[in-house]
Amino acid sequence: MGLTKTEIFSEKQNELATIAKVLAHPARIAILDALIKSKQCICGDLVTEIGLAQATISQHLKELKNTELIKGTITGTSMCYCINAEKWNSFQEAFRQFFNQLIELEENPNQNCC
Amino acid sequence: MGLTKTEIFSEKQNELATIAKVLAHPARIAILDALIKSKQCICGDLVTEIGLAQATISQHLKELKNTELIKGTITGTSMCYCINAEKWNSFQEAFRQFFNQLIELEENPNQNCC
DNA sequence: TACATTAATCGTAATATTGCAATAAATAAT
DNA sequence: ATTATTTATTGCAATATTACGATTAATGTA
Repeated sequence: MGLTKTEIFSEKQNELATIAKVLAHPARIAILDALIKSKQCICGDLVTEIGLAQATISQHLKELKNTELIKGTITGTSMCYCINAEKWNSFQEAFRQFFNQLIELEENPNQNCC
Repeated sequence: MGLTKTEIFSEKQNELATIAKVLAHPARIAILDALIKSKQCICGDLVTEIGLAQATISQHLKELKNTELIKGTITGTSMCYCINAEKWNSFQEAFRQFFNQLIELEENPNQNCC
């Protein structure tokens, strides 16, 4: 056990869950915040910015790279990271679509139950 | 180790990560989808709708209830679940705010690096 | 070439998550 | 009162995640 039964869910459900998963850790949110705030690529100092070990940050960056939410390029001896705007927008759209599914109707305010 | 260092992140970062976490499993997305699609409360048949054991569904429902994203009321021998619209909207707003942080400027298209 | 700097990877420990069978609890029906 | 139905809880096994020290790889510098 302990293994998610991906096959019983729709592609969209699995997709949204995967997107949510990468945002489900404050360190990754912090990394994204830092990349946004800097308004450009960040080369290097992500480790000092956030208070985690270099190996840990590297691991989180890897997960962010896996979803393509960030891009990285090599500049000399250090790495430069920045937001991948296209993916960013598509993630935003996925959440927007999901949340917009709930349309509250005046005529049907769920008063029958909860 | 293996314990998230909550204290080094901002409240907002931790909050968004927590919200994302509850959406980070396809079963919970599927439960929410079912509750939305039914356009009213669902009493009972969530277990048959989704193909997981009753204990597993109950556990996912508990997590959704913990974040108050869903509400449950007892009707006789069965439970009725429905979306908590206020929380739903506040979650949507949290994601909207996060994603809207990235404002792409024509003058600064990040061409310097990535 | 030798040394420094930077980021990725490996190995490992601690903790969390997922899933389910079995059981418990609570109400409805007979 | 007994039995059936429904949901929550418990206990457990398998897997995943988080974190970090140590090491490796790769490039820049003295």
